[in-house]
Amino acid sequence: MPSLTNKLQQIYETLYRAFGPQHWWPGDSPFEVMVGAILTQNTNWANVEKAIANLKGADLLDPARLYQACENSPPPKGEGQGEGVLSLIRPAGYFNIKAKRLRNFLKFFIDEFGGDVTLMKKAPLETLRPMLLGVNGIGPETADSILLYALDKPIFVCDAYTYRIFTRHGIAGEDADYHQLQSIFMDNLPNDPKLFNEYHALIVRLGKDLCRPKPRCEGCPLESQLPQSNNYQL
DNA sequence: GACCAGGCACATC
DNA sequence: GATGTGCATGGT
Repeated sequence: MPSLTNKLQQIYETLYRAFGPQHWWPGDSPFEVMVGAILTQNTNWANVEKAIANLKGADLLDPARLYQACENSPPPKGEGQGEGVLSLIRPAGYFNIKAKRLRNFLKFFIDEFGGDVTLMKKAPLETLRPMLLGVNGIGPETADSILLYALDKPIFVCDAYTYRIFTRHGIAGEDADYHQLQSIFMDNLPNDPKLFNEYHALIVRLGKDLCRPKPRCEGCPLESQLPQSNNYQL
C-alpha cells in the first residue's frame, strides 16, 4: 500500500504527463494575480479575463488608481456608459460585491504595504495569511491564491475541484473542510511553492476538462488510480 | 432553459 | 455550529 506521499506524487506525475506544465497563474503581474483572485470567486475564468482586460484598457491595473476608482464608484445605474469599476468588472459577475471586495483588499494592500508587492513579499507567510483572512471578502481560497500565485509563498490552494477529485479518490473525507483538505497536501508533500503551483493548476485543468459534477468522466488520466469502490461518476 | 463556473459573508435555525 | 441564501454574468 503506497504511502499518502507516494499517492499524491503519483497523481501529480500522472496529471503532469497528461497535461504538461500549466504556466499558472495566467496573469502578467503579481498585482494582476491579486485582482484576478478576487474577481474569479465563483466565476468562470474566461469572464474574469474580460474584466481584467477592461481594467487594463482603462489603465486601472495599479493599486492606487484602482483604489481611487473603487472609491469613486459606482457609476449611475442604467444606460450610462460609465467607466466606473462596476461597469469594467461587470463581465466577471457579482460586480457589486466584487467591487466592494476589491476596494477592501486595495485599502489593506495600500495601508499595510503601500501597494508594493515587493514589500508585501518580505512579510512571512504566517503573518500574511491571517492578515489577508481579516479582509472582508477574502476567504481561504482567495488568500492562498494570492499568497502562492502572486507572492510565491509555499501554501497549497484548495478549491471545489480539489475537493471533488480527492474525495472521489478516497483521499479526503467527504466532510473535510478547507484546512483539512489543505493539510493533506501540505503535510505530505515537499514545502515547495513551484510544486504547489503546478499541482493546483493541474487539478483545475483536470476539473475543467473531465471532472464535471454530472457527466460521466471519460478519458480521465487518473482512471487507473481510482479506488475500486468508486463508480467513477466524477 | 437549466446548469455550471478556480467563494464569501451573513442570516437564520 | 450547521445550513441556507444572495450575489450575477456568460458559456455549454
